[in-house]
Amino acid sequence: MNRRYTIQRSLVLDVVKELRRHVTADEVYDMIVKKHPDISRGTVYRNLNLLSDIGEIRKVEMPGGAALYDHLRHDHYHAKCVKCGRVFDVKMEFLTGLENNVKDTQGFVFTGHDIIFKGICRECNT
Amino acid sequence: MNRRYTIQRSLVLDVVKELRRHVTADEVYDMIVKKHPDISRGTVYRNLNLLSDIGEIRKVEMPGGAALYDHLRHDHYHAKCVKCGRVFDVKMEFLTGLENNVKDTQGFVFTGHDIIFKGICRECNT
DNA sequence: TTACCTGCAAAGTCTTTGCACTCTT
DNA sequence: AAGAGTGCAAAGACTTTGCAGGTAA
Repeated sequence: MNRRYTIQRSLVLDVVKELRRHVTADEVYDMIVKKHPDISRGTVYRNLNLLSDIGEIRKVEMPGGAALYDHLRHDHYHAKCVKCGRVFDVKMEFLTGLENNVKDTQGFVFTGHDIIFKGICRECNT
Repeated sequence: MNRRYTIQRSLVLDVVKELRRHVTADEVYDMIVKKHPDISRGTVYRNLNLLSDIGEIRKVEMPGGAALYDHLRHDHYHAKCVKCGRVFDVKMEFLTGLENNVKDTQGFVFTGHDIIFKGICRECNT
């Protein structure tokens, strides 16, 4: 289970960290492949998953689309345009402890939650 | 744009309505194909999408998995087990007007929201 | 008759994975 | 060395779609 330093892993982490926004695995791949043409998509996926497992980055799986990865230190929510499918960060206070409002947990142990707002973005609304 | 009555459409609607829980497209297909072996997955998908477009059923796209369809008359949330991937209905009051808490809408016109709790279900926790 | 609908199969999107080789440690 | 990581390609899960024939109205 020991982890090793590899150029590929480092590149993946750098891309996610440097960008101040969420990115998809494909975007990460596209950015890295410019400078490091040999990297494979599989490696990008493997490292994104590994890095999110160990908490270096955060993975947010999105309904009906590609998962997002980001490096924001605070939790936040997302809004997805039902027309164009693009995803936006939403400025709203994080609902800490929302899990406690569930009436019957049925033995479920909650570890967190995501909220995805639905709507139509400015550009699609004109 | 006129819609027609077809056996396939009717079967799809019946399955979603009769079951008192959310179902995936695959589950719908599996149930129908027993009695009506000629139906195709494409038709099931087309009808599920059409029926949810016209509001007969509700579609909830799930992060990292198959979309769910249901016929519940009230909005509700879901919890997904991070181990087994199964999705459960959650008993919690619906947060009507949650969209109004967003501080900067950036021109986004909200139409609703989904909340997906994460955690480990009873069976995976033993 | 018309145009909506279907079955079929191919394709599209996103992601994982088996394999053999490579590189960190 | 050992075994974690990589590139490649295939496959897997879920969904959409082009096409030609079928069918409700």
